Amino acid sequence: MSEAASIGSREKILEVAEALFARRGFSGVGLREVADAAGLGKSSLFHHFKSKVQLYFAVLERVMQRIDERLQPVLGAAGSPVHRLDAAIDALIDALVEQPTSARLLLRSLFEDDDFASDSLPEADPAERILAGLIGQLDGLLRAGVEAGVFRKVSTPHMVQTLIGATVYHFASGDFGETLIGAPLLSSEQVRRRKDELKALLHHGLAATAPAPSGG
Amino acid sequence: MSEAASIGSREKILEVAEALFARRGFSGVGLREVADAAGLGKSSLFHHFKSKVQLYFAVLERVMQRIDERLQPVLGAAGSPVHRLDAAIDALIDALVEQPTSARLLLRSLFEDDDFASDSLPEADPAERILAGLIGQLDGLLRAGVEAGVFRKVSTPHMVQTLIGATVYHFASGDFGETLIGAPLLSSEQVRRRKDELKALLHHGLAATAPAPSGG
DNA sequence: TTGCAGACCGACCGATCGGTCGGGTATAAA
DNA sequence: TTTATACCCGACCGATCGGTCGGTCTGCAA
Repeated sequence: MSEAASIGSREKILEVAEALFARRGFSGVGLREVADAAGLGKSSLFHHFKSKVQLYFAVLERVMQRIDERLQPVLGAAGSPVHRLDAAIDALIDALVEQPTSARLLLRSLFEDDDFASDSLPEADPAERILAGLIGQLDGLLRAGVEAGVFRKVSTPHMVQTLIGATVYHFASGDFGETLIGAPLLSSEQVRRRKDELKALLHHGLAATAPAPSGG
Repeated sequence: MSEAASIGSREKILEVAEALFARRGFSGVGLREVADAAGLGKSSLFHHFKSKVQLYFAVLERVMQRIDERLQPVLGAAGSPVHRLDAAIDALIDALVEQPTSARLLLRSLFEDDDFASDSLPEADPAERILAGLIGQLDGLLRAGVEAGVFRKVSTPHMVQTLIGATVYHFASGDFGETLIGAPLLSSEQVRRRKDELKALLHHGLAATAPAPSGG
């Protein structure tokens, strides 16, 4: 059982650490707390991860990977830019909802990078690489739509920012968002609503031609 | 000069604390660091603020007030919903740009509320009250546009979330955003660009232009 | 001149931080 | 049985945390 327990412990640590980091941020979480939540002694954490920073980036990488797995097939698929963008939004939101702590962790990571000068930390690389890849593909998708004349001539990086805000921020907004919406953000109804609202906004807001939906 | 110095010190503390909290979050900042940056001894902080939490919420309240002062005249003015929304976006972005740390602090505050169960902390009230007021007015503006038939029948709370994401998140995204955009987010060119892109998206995406299927 | 209050500070407090160390236990190969 | 390895732990380390305490300095009012 040693091997199974080992894998189980490592996963368990990543699991509880993800929740804690998402809730209180890197500095707000103590390793003692992580260990307790994982049902281990604090020293045991260092058997699986050599430092708090490494644990943090391992958690971040795992989150990125899960999102990447969801988005990759969609981004790689063929189809019109409109259809692919819709599918990407659905997939991203599905990924964020499936693991509710992801959104917060992801958004926090964009700020907390400054916290420990992530540029110089080699542990940060894998997660950043996945993120950069996703962003690049998303930007490429938008660019393709613009060049094909399907989308308006928007600034695709700005559009990417708007998309991140509309998805990651929304599902990271916690109590504030729930109060504003007036219902649990993760309820299937509100998730569907979010997808529909966003896709509709983009459908109208990105369309290169005056809307004439009835024709087709 | 005692009184002037006192006021000066208090402001100085708020100023440096705002920058630090924005950069590293509540838990990531030590009071020693704040005191040093303000040119004071650590004990002196407690002469002006009775605890770290109170200092944090004082900082947050100040940020909210500055944004409120910028937005209030715009939100209260008369005019068509389209024009008022455009003006609100300009004003909000101006406010976020004028005090570059505001965006991050604001966005962080939505998460870090969970950190210390802000519901029960009386210090949090003023800031939350201002925020709630602004959100309410923004939602009302959108609702008015929808009811007037100028905007599509969108979910106004969801639209508010999208707006926050497109403004606050964007200017809080730091290095990530700059890398994505490829230029300083706060440069006058990129600020103007952000406003234009967002207003264009909304102009196309919110317009209630009856598709008039009979026409085409 | 005295008294008082606001501003400020050094020294200190208990608690907690990330991390180390030495050792204990179980399994599996030799 | 011995050896190696993975896993786990209690005790401990120096540093730092938020916060307190007693006291100094300054300007002002009486």
